[in-house]
Amino acid sequence: MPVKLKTTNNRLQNRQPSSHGFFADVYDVVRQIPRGRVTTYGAIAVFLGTALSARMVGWAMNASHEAFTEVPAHRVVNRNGMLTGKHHFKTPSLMEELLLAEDIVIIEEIVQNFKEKFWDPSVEIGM
DNA sequence: AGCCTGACTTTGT
DNA sequence: GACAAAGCCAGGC
Repeated sequence: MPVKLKTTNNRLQNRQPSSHGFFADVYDVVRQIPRGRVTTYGAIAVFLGTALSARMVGWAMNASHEAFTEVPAHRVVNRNGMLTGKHHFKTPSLMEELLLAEDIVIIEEIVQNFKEKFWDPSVEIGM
């Protein structure tokens, strides 16, 4: 694991808190995931400074369809590279199809070459 | 205000 | 190494 942020209740100071708090913060990060890469709920949580609440990231994804700008939620998987959120898409196969269109191969609901495809916001975006 | 629920993760058995 | 348990905390009711 890369940079471990100092965990406090506070979010990073140098980030612009979006107008609508936690959800929007999550969306901002997710939108920056490059095509063909994936990241994890936990990594996003760490980046936002709420390292202990990865579940909230998933919760935010659940509401991401209401975001004004499109959120590539299919690029977010769990720490094992598993497509745990696939059942929350329109169809169970949609998430896999979207990823496959970006040259990310899924076998048995697991992202292949996950380590190479992994995109860590704490590293790529920095702080 | 209080209880329940997670698209998670870590830790202990 | 598989399985269970428990933190986490914003929303919904």
